[in-house]
Amino acid sequence: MDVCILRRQKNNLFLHNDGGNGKIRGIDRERSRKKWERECRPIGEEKKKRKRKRKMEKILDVISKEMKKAFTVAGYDGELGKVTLSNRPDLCEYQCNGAMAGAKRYKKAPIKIAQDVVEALGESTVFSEVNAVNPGFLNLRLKEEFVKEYLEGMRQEEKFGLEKPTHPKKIMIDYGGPNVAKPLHVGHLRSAIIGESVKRIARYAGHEVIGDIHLGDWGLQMGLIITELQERHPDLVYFDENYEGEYPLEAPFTISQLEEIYPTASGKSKEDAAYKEKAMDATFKLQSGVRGYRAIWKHIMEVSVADLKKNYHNLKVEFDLWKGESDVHDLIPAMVEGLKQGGHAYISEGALVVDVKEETDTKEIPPCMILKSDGASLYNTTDLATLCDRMSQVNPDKIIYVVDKRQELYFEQVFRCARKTGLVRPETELQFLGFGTMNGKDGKPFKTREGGVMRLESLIQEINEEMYRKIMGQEGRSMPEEEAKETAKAVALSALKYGDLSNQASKDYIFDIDRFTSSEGDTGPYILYTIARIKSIFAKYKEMGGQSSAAALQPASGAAEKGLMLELAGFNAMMEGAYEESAPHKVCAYIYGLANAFNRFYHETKILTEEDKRKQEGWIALLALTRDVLETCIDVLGFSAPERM
RNA sequence: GUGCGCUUAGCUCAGCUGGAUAGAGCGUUUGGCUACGGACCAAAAGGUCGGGGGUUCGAAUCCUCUAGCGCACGCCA
Repeated sequence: MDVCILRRQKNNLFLHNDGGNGKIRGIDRERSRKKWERECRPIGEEKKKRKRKRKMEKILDVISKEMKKAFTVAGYDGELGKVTLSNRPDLCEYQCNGAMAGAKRYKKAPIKIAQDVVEALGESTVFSEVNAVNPGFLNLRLKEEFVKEYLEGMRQEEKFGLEKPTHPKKIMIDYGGPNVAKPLHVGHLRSAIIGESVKRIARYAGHEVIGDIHLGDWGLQMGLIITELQERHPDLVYFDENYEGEYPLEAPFTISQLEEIYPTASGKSKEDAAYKEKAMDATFKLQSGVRGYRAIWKHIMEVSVADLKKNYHNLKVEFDLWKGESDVHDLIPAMVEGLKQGGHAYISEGALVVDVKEETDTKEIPPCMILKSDGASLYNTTDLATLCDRMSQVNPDKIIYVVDKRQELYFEQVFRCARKTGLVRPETELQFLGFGTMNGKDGKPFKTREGGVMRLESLIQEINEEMYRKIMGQEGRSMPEEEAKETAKAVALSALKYGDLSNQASKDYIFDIDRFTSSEGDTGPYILYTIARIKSIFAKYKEMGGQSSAAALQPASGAAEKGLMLELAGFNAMMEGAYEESAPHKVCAYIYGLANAFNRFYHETKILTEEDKRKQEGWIALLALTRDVLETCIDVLGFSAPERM
């Protein structure tokens, strides 16, 4: 069981996407081509317009440019003028440490260099304050007017100033990896949550992204289920070798029966060698195309995939491709033959392997096994075949595998093998994005109270109920039951996902339902609460006859307001970093900071009672921008905010 | 055995790729409701960044040694 948890299972056949085979590929290619033309190859008018448009640089780059100029004017290397966020907010908003870095080169005291730069800078439209401080820091504050203008630009940009990539990539993300006919459990949670977010971030960043669930639908577990079905209902037509008619359309079982059948069969096979033999035989028959077995397999697929879709949908996880191991089964013989022909694969200890060692290795890397000594295929085989399939069908620039980090070595072997043998073109990047284990409060892998593996549905139900209790427990804030349930679901999902994504993916983390569902601190509900608050102000503002939020922003009139504005200004740089590093936790950290900045501002500003209309409208515009940025961020994290909570 | 990863406040986690006094949240203590949503805000206490050595003007961050923990290391999926 454990092995199954950490392994994406694979096996293969058929496209079982809604309605089927082949179509998907066609649609996808069509769609991607159009998108490509639309987004990546602007022509004529559009191109000109784009050129004329001012490029929305990241605010740090704008400031750095100013500083670099000053360094150059003062006679130093401009590169020293790089500006970073301040780590001493009490002293400044941004800082530049270039004077210290250059001290040795110019054989000059850093403070002297810093002073030279201040002098060279002179009057600036960007900075309201530039101080040279011992031993050589340059402490910077920005002009309110400049910040306002920057945000004004950001507000008008489609993606708040996040630049489109110059060369958009076609990226496939392999995540989810559930097994057909087995219920989803907590071990599947991280791959789904992280993969979905990485997908959305990449898509938002302007790339073409395809999410593939990579079902485990072809292995021994299918043979086990079929065997058990046969034990129980030997007279089903599927097992009648002489039957030649059509098979029934209805599956002879339900999802809950299916979910009970697998563990039963698996248990039996461990104790009964003859039973296992039968299961292996059934697997073989299925794979070699016996009609009845294929028909019953199809039923298993339909029932199971429908259930999987429901569950993933509840998690707001949507796949573009529902491919699996079965889809590449037919590609294996030719691939293996190719590997042999190419001289890469050879027999070692009876098995067919490809060496993947490299000179620079600090440890012995075992060869990548292609076929077992009995000639059967294994994980590596289907993974490699899947790569072949992806290259020929999609030809991506990059494939990201969102998988348990314990499989790192295994994927290293597969990647190397694919490269060495030319299954993957050299330019295609293969990225292993390993995630850590979700642990319970005791620091050990998450289990039910009874010590078993927890089903995903149970976990979600538990967190939904907890959230519902919290909503109904609010004093003075009653809500119709229906709405409360819906709201609870939305907030619970934020709790679940934010709790996971706010940690670095590669690390293990502790799942703590009390902490995650709390609306205090660094949690999903806190973020949603902040958004609900903003929305509430808008609702009141509208009631009072206030107009939309199209008015101009005003320069900040206080520290909290400026703090909020500076947070907002960091959006594009943050998102770019989150994409480059496939790091959803950066988005979490950002919105937490943004929500804090907003709440601080909110508490010291009475917006609706403000007399000065221009000021008030400016604030409303600022709130709208804050709300939009927050909602964009939670959308890439994979959850959304209710109107009120 | 070999390799990889982790170790930061009582607990859960950040730390922008080498900068100033190492930051948050929870918990603890204290303040703030004539409420645009108190599911909030403000403040205090709490650390020899596992340990030693090194590089550097400057190290949680880079190098090295070391301890503890975790994981992975060719034929089931």
